[in-house]
Amino acid sequence: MEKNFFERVYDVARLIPEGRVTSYGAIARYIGAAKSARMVGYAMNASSIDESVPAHRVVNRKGILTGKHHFEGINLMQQLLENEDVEVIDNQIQNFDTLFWDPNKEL
DNA sequence: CCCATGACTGAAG
DNA sequence: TCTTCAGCCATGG
Repeated sequence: MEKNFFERVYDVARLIPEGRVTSYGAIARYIGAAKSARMVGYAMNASSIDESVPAHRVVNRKGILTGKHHFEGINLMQQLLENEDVEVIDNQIQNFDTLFWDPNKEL
């Protein structure tokens, strides 16, 4: 298991505060791979085995839970977010602008 | 090395 | 806001 790229992604993902969310692109930029947003998603998929990675807090730039189908249940991702006081309606995170956490700004 | 895949993004209509 | 298209690039066959 190579870890260079994925490890950086996991590292940033783990820094996301509870009740906050971020985008694949924001993480990609932070680890110095601004053009590899897709790879971040790819890494998230591979992170399914790693429970310490809060993949449910990572969504696309519009705040839509595009990766929910990769969780055990279709509703798991949404419920995990709601459990952190994040309102989700029809795969869309509410108040996304307020909840958005940009590692490039916050760190 | 070439090819396909994908949890993305930005631009254009 | 939505759909479509073209870049993007790590990983695996």
